[in-house]
This record gives sequence, structure tokens and C-alpha cells, in this order.
Amino acid sequence: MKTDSELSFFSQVYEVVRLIPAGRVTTYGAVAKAIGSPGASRMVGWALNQSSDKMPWVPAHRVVNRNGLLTGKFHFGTDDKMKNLLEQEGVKIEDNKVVDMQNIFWNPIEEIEF
DNA sequence: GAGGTGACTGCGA
DNA sequence: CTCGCAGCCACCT
Repeated sequence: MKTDSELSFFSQVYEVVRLIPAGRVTTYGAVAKAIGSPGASRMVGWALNQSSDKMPWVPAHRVVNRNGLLTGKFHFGTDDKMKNLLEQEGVKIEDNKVVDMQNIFWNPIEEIEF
């Protein structure tokens, strides 16, 4: 009998990240907490790493670290790729970090609100 | 089955 | 203010 493997840790990360509206950003800790693991911030990044192999596309560029710094920009292929994507969404980037990040910060817990 | 890794976070010196 | 360490959980070899 098949279990809820589709509802595993990773899948929840993908769903939450995909729910992020354009022009908004979130943090790994927020997503981790939203899925019920506030300390598993690392897993969120790991899940996004696998997201490249998942479909549909996951807006991992909308997920940044607590400082609003584009820590995962290096995994997008090119450094300007993530920055370009965010600017394309309307998010301003300066020195590889989000500008007014707390202003455009999107809290999944408030939107999901289990 | 066990060990190592990792796109993070928070606190202490 | 800057640097370092420990905690966290799932995937990969």
C-alpha cells in the first residue's frame, strides 16, 4: 500500500515555494517552520537543489536566507541568473542581496496557516 | 545499515 | 562589528 510519500518533507517544500507570489520572497527558516520543522532550514535548501529535477519549475530564486542574501545563486548556473530572475519579478537586488526584503517578505505560515 | 554532506539559523566570545 | 561552533533532518554513496 502506498504511503503518503508524496507528502514527504521535500514535497511540502515544493508546494510552499510554489505558492510564493511574484515580487515576494521568503526564507528557508520560514518554509521549514511552515512544514513543521523550524530547525530543518538546511533541508529546504537541499530540497530546492533537487527541485531542478522536479516539475513544474520551482521558484527557488524567491527563496533566500535570513539576511536576504542570495546564497543559492551559485546553484542556478550563473550568479546573475538568480538576480536577473528576481529583478524580472520586480524585486530589487543589490550586492547579491534583496533590497527591502522584510517589506516583500512573504510568510507561508500566514498564508498556509494549518 | 552506517557515515557524510548540505542553497541555514541562532547564540557566544 | 566580525568570526566560530553546534543543532537540525532527509538524501546520497
